[in-house]
Amino acid sequence: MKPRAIKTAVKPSKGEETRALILKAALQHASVAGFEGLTIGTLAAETGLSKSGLFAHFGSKEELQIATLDEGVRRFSETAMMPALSVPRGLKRLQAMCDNWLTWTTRTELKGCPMMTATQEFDNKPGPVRDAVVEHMRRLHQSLVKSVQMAIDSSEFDAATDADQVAFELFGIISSCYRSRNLFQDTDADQRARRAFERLIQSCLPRAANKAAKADKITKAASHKR
Amino acid sequence: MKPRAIKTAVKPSKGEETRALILKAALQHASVAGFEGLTIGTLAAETGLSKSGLFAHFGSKEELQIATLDEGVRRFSETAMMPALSVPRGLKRLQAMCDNWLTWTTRTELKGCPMMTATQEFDNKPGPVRDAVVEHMRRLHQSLVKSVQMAIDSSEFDAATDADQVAFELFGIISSCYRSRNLFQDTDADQRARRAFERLIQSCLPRAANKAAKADKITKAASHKR
DNA sequence: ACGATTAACGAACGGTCGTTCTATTATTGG
DNA sequence: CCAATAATAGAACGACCGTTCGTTAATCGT
Repeated sequence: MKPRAIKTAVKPSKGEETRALILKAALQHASVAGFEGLTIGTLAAETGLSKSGLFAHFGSKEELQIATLDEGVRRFSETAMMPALSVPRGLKRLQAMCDNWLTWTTRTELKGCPMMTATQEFDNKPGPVRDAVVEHMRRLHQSLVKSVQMAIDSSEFDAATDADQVAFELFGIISSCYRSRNLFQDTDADQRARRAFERLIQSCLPRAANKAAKADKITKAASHKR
Repeated sequence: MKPRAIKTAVKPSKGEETRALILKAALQHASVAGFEGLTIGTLAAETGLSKSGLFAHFGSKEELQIATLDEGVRRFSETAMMPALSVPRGLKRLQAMCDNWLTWTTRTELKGCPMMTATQEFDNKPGPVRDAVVEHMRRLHQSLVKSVQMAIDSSEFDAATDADQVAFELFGIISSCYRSRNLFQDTDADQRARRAFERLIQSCLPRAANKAAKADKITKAASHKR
């Protein structure tokens, strides 16, 4: 049906095979120590290759970082996003996305979310890696916005819902969840995140009371400015 | 024996003076390139000291990182938290805290929030630095919880409000704001964050009465406060 | 099966890292 | 003002960094 340029598994040449192996180890490492913490030597030792042998696959450390980031995004897409596409459009799919997003790191046996790590590491460091991060995150943000928009289109969310705003807040919830999990070792982090989702979703539902509250807010804001 | 632990504003000895200068530069650097990106050599060049001269102030890179983190927390406290303490307890103070939290980096001319950076960098890396980060962040979280609790005590928030949950979500909003600002260069990030605050606060307001009464109470509360 | 191509190795390079030592200069208390 | 002490400099260290290069081994198309 859709002859997309998928790199099919018909021909995993030796080079591509080891490259995949390297990236697996690199991703594992980056999800713990960050992308700047990636080291050719360490990675070579971990994979049983020589430094130069590993290096030849990428040509520079920067390229290795980008390739690792891409691999992380690929894994995220196939582990968290694509499965959600089989859920019917609308609120259900949005919830599936968020659920998968929360749990995908454990399902792929990563210690942290590579994308979040990369974001924090490169958000102020210009260069090709940063550019790649921005592009990936923008795409992810757009995916979220689209899913929210579908919930609006299906009238599950109020028509006045600001999809961008909801995506912004969803990102925040995920961030907070990862922090609680990893930094505080909080086993309730997932539950907190789900409660936050619930609260956010509630505020987006089409409700007369909700609309009334919004109208009140607007009035309040207007009187403030005078 | 070193009587260094005594903070005396009247006695800025030469050593403490240069130490403060180093930490200022270190914090600046860490807020952009992270704490692992801190380098004795670079920092020495920036401050005009020799590597060994700078090194002597800390004894190890790890200590430098911790000292820099502490300095960041100190600056955060005096720039963002302490001013909020002059605002009367309750919702107002909570809002002041969040507002100050959002804007403190620009007010201290930092490119990013050192605490957030440190959190991402060390949340999976055991060691003394991580321990320091955990302690600082736990304290910050507790400050937030306490402020939320005050809003509950003053009946501005519903008695059933989960203060921990609110703090969790506040952290998320701030995270998302920083990301939008730094990664996406989104000038609307602050506004999005404030809207998210508003939504969160709305959901915490006393909801004992029915929906119509709720809207009424909002109006009353607003007019009472102004 | 062979020749061409690709993958991987090993050694080496210049740099920079954090750290240690010794020596020299500033600062300070009595 | 002078000794005691603190602050800084300078050179050197081994380790590791990313990278280059020439060579060897493995893989692949035909």
